Amino acid sequence: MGLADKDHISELSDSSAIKICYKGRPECVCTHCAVRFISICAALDQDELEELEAMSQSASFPPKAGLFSQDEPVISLFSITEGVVRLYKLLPDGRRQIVGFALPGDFLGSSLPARFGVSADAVTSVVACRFSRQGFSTYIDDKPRLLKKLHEFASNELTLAQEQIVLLGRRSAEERIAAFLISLRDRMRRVGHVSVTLSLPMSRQDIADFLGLTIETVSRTFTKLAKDKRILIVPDGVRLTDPDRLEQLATG
Amino acid sequence: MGLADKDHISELSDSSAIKICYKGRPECVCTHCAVRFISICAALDQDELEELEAMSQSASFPPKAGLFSQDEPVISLFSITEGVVRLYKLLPDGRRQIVGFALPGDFLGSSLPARFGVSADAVTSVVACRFSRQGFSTYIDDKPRLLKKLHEFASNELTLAQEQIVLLGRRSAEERIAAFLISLRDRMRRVGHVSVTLSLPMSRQDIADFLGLTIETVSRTFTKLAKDKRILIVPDGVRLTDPDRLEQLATG
DNA sequence: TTTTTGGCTTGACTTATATCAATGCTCGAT
DNA sequence: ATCGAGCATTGATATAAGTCAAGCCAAAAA
Repeated sequence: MGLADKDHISELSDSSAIKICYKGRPECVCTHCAVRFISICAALDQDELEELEAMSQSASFPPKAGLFSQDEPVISLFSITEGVVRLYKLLPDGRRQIVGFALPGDFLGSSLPARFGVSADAVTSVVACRFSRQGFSTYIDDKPRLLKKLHEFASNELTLAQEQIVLLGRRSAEERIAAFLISLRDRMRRVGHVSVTLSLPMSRQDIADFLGLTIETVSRTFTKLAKDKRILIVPDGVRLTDPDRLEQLATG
Repeated sequence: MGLADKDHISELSDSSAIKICYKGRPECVCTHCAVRFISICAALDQDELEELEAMSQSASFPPKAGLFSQDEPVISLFSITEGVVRLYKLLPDGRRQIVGFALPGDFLGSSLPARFGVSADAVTSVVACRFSRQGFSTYIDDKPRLLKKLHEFASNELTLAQEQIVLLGRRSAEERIAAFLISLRDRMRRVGHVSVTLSLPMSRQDIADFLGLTIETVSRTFTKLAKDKRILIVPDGVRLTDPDRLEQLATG
């Protein structure tokens, strides 16, 4: 992706893509939000929810649009309500490592850093609540419950990161793919998506860059798992034919 | 290490190894603590420091002693004042991945989890301040500054973890070793250790399990870096002969 | 002092995954 | 209906790192 392209996307996300959510609406829409009870908002009572809604905007991003870039000062924080976001780091020579995928309910910036440690862009169409860092940061100062919830979110991220470290440091390609599928299924479940068919909106290249493999190895490993009847490859995803054996593979 | 051995160590850390720090002393020793301003205690004023000291114990661990184990309920939290601790996860089949080394000033349990996500044991002799999770957790409830500091510590851990993910996913053996040495040097500096000679108290096996390599590859890579005059291998450590080129290697 | 032990290094060989190179598929544009 | 662009798959080959097997060295035990 060239610079010009990137600028175009930034522009998008700064103007046309953003719609004011609270102002001009007859009532609090957050009350009926799909991620009301799994996002940080779960820590809020009705009054607080309305307060926070007043200081938030809804932002939509088309696939591939950037939410923010590594090392950039943190102006906005995001709570994802729809879609999938990839979080990644780039090395100077162009190698990319995806450190995680954010799903609905996830909060980007939970550690309240001054600058982003990773870049983020939309894999699918994404809808997020955007908070100004300033406003959010001062708002939580006398909201210990919200601060604790944020801490909890940051802790979960750390746990996921440590599991990723084990995966990358000590597991084979087949184990990585199995662990990826199981972990994604489990996270989708928590978000309310219960199904044997797992949708994989990200490309093979994304999966490869997440698992520390090449696209060819990812492809071959999928084919192998399919031949062994542990998964069935379907358009835009896989069906977990034998989740138990897959889980066993994933665990080691 | 067998189970019997492990029990022995647990016993050690529960009795003879622990010395009460506050009671019976004429004054607050924390005031003169070596990590007073780099540990979480940096968030405390003198009064708070004394309060926290009253609810802490000093605990010493000999090399190889366990501080806690993965999945174990979190009874105590630790602030490391001396020595090096390895944090690791074990796979069912015995593979080990070290997720990090804790140095003086580091806090173990900053994410306040119900159970530990990793195991920890002493690499060198270790001295730590031990807090009961219960006591600490309720103490911070009306100490937003301390809670924020804790959040900051958890965030740093996340940042380190994400860098480790990039290292394990996308870097060669040589780059991993270089990054390890540079990162350790930088962390030692922050702790007040400024020297071209970097002490490496952990074994080659520890380094291998941290970098996702085998002990042989670690050894060969050290030898190669030494032949190329980028490091000089000395007893219990290395001298960084050419830190700039090493840093360049580490960055990519 | 000699022996043992545990950690480290080195060499020879193997292998899992990467790399390079076609080829195939799907879907939107022409 | 055909073309072309982007993904994805598959095959052939290369290579970085792993495995297996000595041997070395220093410190602890006998």
